[in-house]
Order: sequence, then C-alpha cells, then structure tokens
Amino acid sequence: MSTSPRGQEAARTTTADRLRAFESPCDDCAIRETSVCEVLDPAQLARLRTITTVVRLDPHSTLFQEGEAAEHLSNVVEGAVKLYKLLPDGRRQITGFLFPGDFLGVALNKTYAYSAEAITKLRLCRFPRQRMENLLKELPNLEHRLLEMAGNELVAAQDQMLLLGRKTARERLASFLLMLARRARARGQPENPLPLPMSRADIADYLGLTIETVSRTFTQLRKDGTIALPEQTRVELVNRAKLEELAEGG
Amino acid sequence: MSTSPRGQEAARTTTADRLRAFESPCDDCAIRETSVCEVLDPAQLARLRTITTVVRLDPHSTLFQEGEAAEHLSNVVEGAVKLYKLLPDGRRQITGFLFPGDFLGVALNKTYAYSAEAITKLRLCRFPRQRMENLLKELPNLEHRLLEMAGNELVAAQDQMLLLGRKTARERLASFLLMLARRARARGQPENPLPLPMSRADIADYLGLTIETVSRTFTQLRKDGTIALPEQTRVELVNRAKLEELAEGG
DNA sequence: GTCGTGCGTTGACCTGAATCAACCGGGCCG
DNA sequence: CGGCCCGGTTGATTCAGGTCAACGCACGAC
Repeated sequence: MSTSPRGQEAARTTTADRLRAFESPCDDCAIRETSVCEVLDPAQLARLRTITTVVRLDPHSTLFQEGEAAEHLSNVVEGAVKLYKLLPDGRRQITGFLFPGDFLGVALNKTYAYSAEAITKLRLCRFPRQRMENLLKELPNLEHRLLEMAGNELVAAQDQMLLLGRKTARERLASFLLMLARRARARGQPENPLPLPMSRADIADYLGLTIETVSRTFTQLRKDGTIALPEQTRVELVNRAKLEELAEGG
Repeated sequence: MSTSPRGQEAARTTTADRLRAFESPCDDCAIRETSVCEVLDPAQLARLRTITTVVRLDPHSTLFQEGEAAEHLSNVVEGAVKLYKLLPDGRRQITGFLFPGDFLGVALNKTYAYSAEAITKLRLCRFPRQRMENLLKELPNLEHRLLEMAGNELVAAQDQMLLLGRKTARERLASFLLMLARRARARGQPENPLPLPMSRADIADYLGLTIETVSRTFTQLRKDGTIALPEQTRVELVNRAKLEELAEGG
C-alpha cells in the first residue's frame, strides 16, 4: 500500500547492459515465440535489437510511476511485474500482472497511465519509446502485432470490469486463479500446482477486496476441497470444474 | 437486465443503405474531425467509403451479442450505444458507452467480447471487418490511428477498474458525471446541463451498483448542492470543484 | 538462541451498499 | 377519463465484505 523504495534505479542504462543485449542475442530467447517478437523475421529482429537494452531489476524496484513521461516500452523476459493506480489517500487498484512474454506499454501513450513495480527479480528488453515509434513506421507487421496485443488487453480489461463490478469474493478468486493458470500454460510453465509470486495484498488490490477477505476466501476454498495450499505461494487447483463454475457465477 | 428484443435487424444491409452512404458523403459529416477518419486524406477517405454502409437503428435494438463472429466494425455518427457483458444468472456489467465519433471494435477481434445495444436512435457507419483489415494493410496511418484509439480505450478501462475496485458510490457517480461532461465537451456538445441518455439501471450496471444506490446517491448530491436535476435525463453540475474532489477520492 | 519484523490467518464487530417493499408520477391504451 | 405500466425514488432491513484486533509462524540479524 505504501510507496516502495526503489530497489534499483530503473532509468540508468550502463554499457554493461548494452553489452549483455549484444551477448545474448534473441536466437536463444525463451519467450521469442510468444512475445511481440514472434512476427519479426531475422532482419527485422536485428533492427529491433539495435534499439534494445536488456535491464535487470530487483524485486520491489519501481519501473516507473503513473504520470511520468513514458520514456520506454518493455518486453518482460523473466519475472513478474504489477501495474497499479493509486488514489490520493492511498487506496490502490492493481490493473494487471505481467509475466514473461508480456509487453509493457502497448498503449504507446506519452505519459504512463499507471505505476509499475517488479514483484520478483526481473529481466526486461527495453526500447526507447520514440525510437520504437519510428521503427513502427518501417515495420507495419510490428505495429499490427501491437494492435493485436492491445485488442487482447482490452478484452482482458473488460473481463476484469465484470469481475470488479459484479462478482462475489469467491467468484473473483476463482476467476483469478484460472486466469493465472491459463496464462502459465500459454507460456509453457507449470500450471498445477500454480505459483503465486504476488502477495495477498497484491491479490486483494487486484480483485478489489481486502487482504483479510482474500485470506478467508482461500481458506474457504481449501476447506471446500476446491483448492489446496501446500505453501503460501503455491495453489493446487484440485477441482478445476468447480472453479470454472464459480468463476462464471455458478 | 433482461434480454432486449431486437428493435430492428442489424445484420441486414439494404440497397437503400448503400445509396444513403453515397448520397451523404463524408464532406459534411459532423464527426469527421473527431473520429477515426480524421487521419485520412480525401483519396483515402474515398477508399474507406467504398466499404462503408450507413445504418440507422431504433433505440433498444441489439447491434450484436457477445460471442458472435465479429462481422462489422462501426463508427458512431449519431446517438448513444451501451456495451455490456452478462453472467449466466443475469448480472450485467456495462463496460462502456459510445457517443458520436466513437469507434466500435478497435480490438479487431474475431468474435465480439461484449454485446452492444442502441440507447437512442442511432446512425452508424459500418465496415465489414475483413475488408477493413485488408484496407489497413494499405493505409498504415489508419492502422496507426486505431492503435492510438485502442491506447485511449485501455487508459479509460484502467480508470474504470480503479473506480469499480476502490471507489465509493459517491465517488463513482462523481467520476461518471465528469467523464460524460469531458466527453461531451470533446465533441463540442453541451456539457452543462449534461444530458443523460441512459437509464438509472444502465448507470448502475456501469458503476457496479444497484438502481437504488444510484438514485439515493443522486439525491444526496442534489441535497448537497453539488448537482441539480432539472429533469431525470439531465444533470446540472453546480459545484464542479466538489465533484472533481469527490471523483479523486476526496 | 531470542528478538524483531513482515506476512498471513482468524475472530469479533461494524457498515456501506444490497435487498425487499412501498409508493409516486407520467405516458399510453382502451 | 381511468387504469396500468414503467422508470424512478424512498424507506426498512439484511448481509457481504470491511475494519479492528489478536495471534502464529518463518526468517533474518545479532
């Protein structure tokens, strides 16, 4: 809830970063096939690489804050990010979580509409926004891909509005777990048991609930036999049909 | 809340429609300067016009329903539209309202992610999705404009998540009125007193509240002297500073 | 080891908004 | 003209989830 200290300065780019980008070319990038990059041919990828900086960040470091001029766009390579908006009195709404392959900044706005913070250790490919926009003029397939990704984000945003406006706590948590599982599967990661890299507070602020309600609802689903919680940061989806039913308002 | 009867069949395109598109060319279109079309030069506009059908719909007619194959994209020329998602048990979340100049379907998805219904009498410019997508390949500035509009929609969606997840009823209503006023001004329409073309039920389903709570909150703001309600379908923003403060969580 | 700290859970109680119900007024139809 | 229907308002009551408070446990510092 409170402002987090910057674990690492996100804006600075060292020569070492640039070298790293050079050292580890996209060829053996784990997320190439699921990220923006998938539509680029080798020559185009090389073009993109010329404006790319690989950035590593520690957990809790702030990538940027709502309202700042949008200097960079990023592609998440490894780790998890949360995006959030704050009200002046500190109330917080997390508007999204990003995982490997997700793109940060499809909107291409001039200022950031939300703050972004690393949840885990992070590896990003970062692009200066202006240079990226110039590049888009030459690579229409890249622009097309961004539009496609923006469309997917819009669909997800509408689902989230339905969740926040009309679902009960149980339904919210069920929807959340299934969404995480679906996304883990999409990037070929273990989905059951499902890792929960974010804290209960993050889950609460994403679902429009309090920490206590999230905790109680986890307990309730566990007692139901719908899920199991071998550890705090891992859920086993025991009865997935039940979860699906709950998520759709059953 | 219940399924509305189709006031008029939306999918059928008559020769008269096509003629109308021809008769009333874009030159004297009131919304040309604020819609997608603003980026097109006359030759490009002519290209777009070849795939355009002007459609008129009655209030309450369904444009399409969530899950259907997305056959068309539309540009709202006149009137108001609501977009919504339903849960199987009938709970409804309105995800957006569209007014003249707004574009329906920036996401370019293959199936509609929500249902759309006319609130008032409606005039639309409608484009077959597939032909539009082909055209985008030739008109990169049009595609760029769509990406820009998608970005704006994403920002609005994130604001709405903050509203639904974290604001009180008063704050929601204040935010809603200011949003409508801002948009009315942006298209050069009267913003004070502000017309409310949608019903209390629509407002409730947009704000994640019940009809009763919306009504009570209107009354409360009226008794406060923050707004006045000369008619049910019109609000006067008496104390706009107070509204702004409320909307930001004051 | 033990102390402190941060995160999560649980319990008791409270409250903002939902629910249930009555009512009001305008428009439409017979 | 009267009756009815529909949208909106208002009142009484309920309840899901919030708030406040205690506690447990893992982990790191020393």
